Amino acid sequence: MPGRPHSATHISPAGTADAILDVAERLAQTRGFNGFSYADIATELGITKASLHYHFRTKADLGARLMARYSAAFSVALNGIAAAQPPGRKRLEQYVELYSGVLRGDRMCLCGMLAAEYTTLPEPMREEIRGFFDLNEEWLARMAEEAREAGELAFEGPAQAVGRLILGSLEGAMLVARSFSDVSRFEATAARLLDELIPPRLPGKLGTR
Amino acid sequence: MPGRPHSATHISPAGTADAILDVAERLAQTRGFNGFSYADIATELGITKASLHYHFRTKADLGARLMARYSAAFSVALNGIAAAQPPGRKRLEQYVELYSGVLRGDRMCLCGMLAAEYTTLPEPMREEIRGFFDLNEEWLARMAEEAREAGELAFEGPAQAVGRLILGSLEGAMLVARSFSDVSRFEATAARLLDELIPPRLPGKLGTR
DNA sequence: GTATATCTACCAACTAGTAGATTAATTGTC
DNA sequence: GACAATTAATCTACTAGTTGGTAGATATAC
Repeated sequence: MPGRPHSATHISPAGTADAILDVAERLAQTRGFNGFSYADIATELGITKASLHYHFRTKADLGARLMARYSAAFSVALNGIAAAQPPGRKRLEQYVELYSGVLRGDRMCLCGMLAAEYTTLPEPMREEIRGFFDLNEEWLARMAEEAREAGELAFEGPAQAVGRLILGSLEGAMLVARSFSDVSRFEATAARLLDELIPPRLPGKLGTR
Repeated sequence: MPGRPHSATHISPAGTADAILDVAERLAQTRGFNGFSYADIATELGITKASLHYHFRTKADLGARLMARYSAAFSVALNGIAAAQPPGRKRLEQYVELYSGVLRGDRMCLCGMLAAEYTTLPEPMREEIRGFFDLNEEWLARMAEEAREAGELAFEGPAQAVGRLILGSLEGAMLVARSFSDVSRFEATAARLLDELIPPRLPGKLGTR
């Protein structure tokens, strides 16, 4: 096979397709999927639109593959957190840190962004959005359950509801905070949320931070 | 002045400008501000694009006036709730009901929607978005504070933080729930949020619903 | 007769997407 | 190791449709 990573003339030390996805991802997270065009990406990379279509036949195709990559990377990050930290609040704090990092780059969560444009997106992309939310809610529910068993979190009822509360709250807090270009606003709200889930008996209701 | 509400030939028993805003509002709440065009509105109302431009010189103008109207209506609703209900959880439940109603019409909160498109919007619209969030956060903080004084809510620290938590959480929960076309998902999450703010000593941690 | 509101007929810029030529690297064959 | 066939990746040049917006005519009401 004629090599994928060419030697010269071409831009890609790590593959043109990936370079395209990198730009598309940033644009989608800052301006939305309907907020950028093939021309935007092409100009930025110094290639032509036609070349983009070679790698991603349609914009819908680009979108679907973009989200698949994003979800996969997110999944790896979640597994990493669960592996590196014992059950407890710390895991959730690291989850929050994932969001803070995105926001610091003036971006929104990709799926949160696309959820707003949901009705205008092709079905394959919609499916990916729902999948992302499911993945996160389930992970959060599992972490919350284990944290409760470890006595670090206190809540009643199904852990699923707590997972949904955390996911929704973080997505929304992110959306609002970005309008004010104020990451600390997000961080404070996230900390407040975790504090609400803390056992009321112990030292104080306001947590470690 | 040649009358505003014409007699015949024209669409508007209540003013063409308002009819335009009604359609624009629905489209913005379902598809986003970048998700509809002047042609969409014109077709739906059976008038021409040029006529739209007569009432709203630019799309940015339309957007700004759309949000001003929305914020004003929301403000009236908030005053109504505060006037009709004594301090307490009930007020917050009615606030949540405002959101549920929007979601039932398959819409997103207008400002939540536009917050996602924030970076692509003209400055006047950005200002309106921030104003809407400020308005809501302040109202929620005031209601939370009064509810705490009435012993119906328990939280420590500034009420402002609680206002921000509630606003962010509801916007996010709305965003996620709409992706699943599941209003009950939103309602359950909202109820869960209020439950977390309930005094831990009393009857049970899970509230009245 | 004057202001309001609508229309027809444009426009330039941008949209995603296509056809087909060109370049360059890889591979199988001698 | 040279050579032709293949294939990957890019380009130029184009299309048809849409976008927000404008100029100017026409109608209608006061």
